[in-house]
Amino acid sequence: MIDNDGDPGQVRPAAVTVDLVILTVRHDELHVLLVERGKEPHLGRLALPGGHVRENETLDQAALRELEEETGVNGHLLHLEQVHTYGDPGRDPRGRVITVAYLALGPDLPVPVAGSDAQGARWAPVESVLDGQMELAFDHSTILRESLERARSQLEYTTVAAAFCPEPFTVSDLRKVYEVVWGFPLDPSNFRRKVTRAERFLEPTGEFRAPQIGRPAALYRRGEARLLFPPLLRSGDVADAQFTATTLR
Amino acid sequence: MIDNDGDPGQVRPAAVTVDLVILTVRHDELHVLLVERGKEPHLGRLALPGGHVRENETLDQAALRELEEETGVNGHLLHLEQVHTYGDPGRDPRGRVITVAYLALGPDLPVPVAGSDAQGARWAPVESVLDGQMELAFDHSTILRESLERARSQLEYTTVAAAFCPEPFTVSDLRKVYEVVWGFPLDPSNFRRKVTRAERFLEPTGEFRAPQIGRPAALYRRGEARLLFPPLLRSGDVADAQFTATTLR
DNA sequence: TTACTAAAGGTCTCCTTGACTTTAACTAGT
DNA sequence: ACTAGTTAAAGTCAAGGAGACCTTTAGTAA
Repeated sequence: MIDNDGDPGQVRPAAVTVDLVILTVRHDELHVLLVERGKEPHLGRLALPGGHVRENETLDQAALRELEEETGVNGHLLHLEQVHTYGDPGRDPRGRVITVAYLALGPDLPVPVAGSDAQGARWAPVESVLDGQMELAFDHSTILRESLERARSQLEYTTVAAAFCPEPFTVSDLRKVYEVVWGFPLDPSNFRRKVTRAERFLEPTGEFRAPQIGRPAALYRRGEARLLFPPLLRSGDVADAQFTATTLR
Repeated sequence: MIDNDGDPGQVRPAAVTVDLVILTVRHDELHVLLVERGKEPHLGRLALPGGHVRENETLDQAALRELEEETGVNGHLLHLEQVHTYGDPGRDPRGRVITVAYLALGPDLPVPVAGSDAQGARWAPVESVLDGQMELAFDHSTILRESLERARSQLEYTTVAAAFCPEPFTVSDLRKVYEVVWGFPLDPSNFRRKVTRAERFLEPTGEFRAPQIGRPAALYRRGEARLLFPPLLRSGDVADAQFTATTLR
């Protein structure tokens, strides 16, 4: 609200950008799309893809446009949602920049297209970024960490995991997603029971796919449900993380 | 990220504000704090309290400051969290305004202080705003609706409900919060069993409070837990709402 | 055929949940 | 002082979900 002001000297307009945390599963590992910065500040550093919000577009449209520019994929095919907004005064040395972070989840996407305006876009294993080895530009490490946690909890209560799987997919494909994103193995039998019982999560195609070896697996498409009931909880692990996440800055 | 630009003509800085959805329970009804606008546009209309983010403060700090200005309450005593950011090009006729919405939950707060810069701040029953009778300024009806839904689901997975209760409080006080926010009654016995079993949700004081009539109730304080495990699910009701919420704009 | 592998389904026990009942502690009215 | 009324708190019970584990099925490779 641009109201009850009184301090016109204290407020100054800011640049508004969107940053994208684009996650995918490749080779049984969670990857994030990063671009190499082609200019100062942080020249040469890796960063999340993103860019300015244009004059006549909504934030969601800006995120969708950037997503398509960076991946070459029609953004409507991926899951895309706003996560959090970052606006610390010091986060960009050039001035006040507010960035709205979006989380995008998709199946094993093509290697980033040339021709995008991103310098050398590439997939990086999320683990290698978060274990402190690689520091991203600006506050992008924080954005990635917090968005990943959002993704992890989204898997508990929603059906977004299916967004990672190219259709049609098997129950094992879906389980792999959960295991890779959460970072620990699940019991195949119990997992199957839960996801197949959940209403409108999976829609059987009637077809089968033979793996390299072993019994052929039934194929499914994404159902209409967006919320998962009952949810697929991570149980005890939650209790550990809860003191690290919830403080204001 | 203020990067990969190329279109300096297409980007223009925007005003950045925070808007607050301050909820409280009074007289067994959910209320939201609204202010009457003292200038155009939407002069005289009711709106969410909020204001500009200043030069050297974070978004969280701005929200905290506005919260204290509007309620006169030390914001650190309330639950405050960022919810969503709204930035449609047309949402403010004066130009591009990006607003970061914050959700604040607190116990029955004092009637809004005079001396704040808000013209006639007041508590309004949430229901009366959302049933379409009263249209708020700008897109504030949308912000309120979406923030309320966030609050409702927060009650399922976190311990924020206790933020509505002035300490010390009884299990019935807490149940009332759930009933008022969710909008339907809960079984007192089963509710008690769940919240008292959840680890570190409630911390008994050992004291009791006698109601007007009936058996005295044990008193509790908020425990340290921020996440609620196991969660307190709304069950079936979730399935209904799920198709209305999750689309990009 | 046999060995191996992954998918799919079943078993069993424990725990949570929801619906409901019972007991406890207090107040107000007669 | 007894009874009715009211809220808190605890208990009961059947149904269902979850975790751990086993069995069967349907394919491939030697």
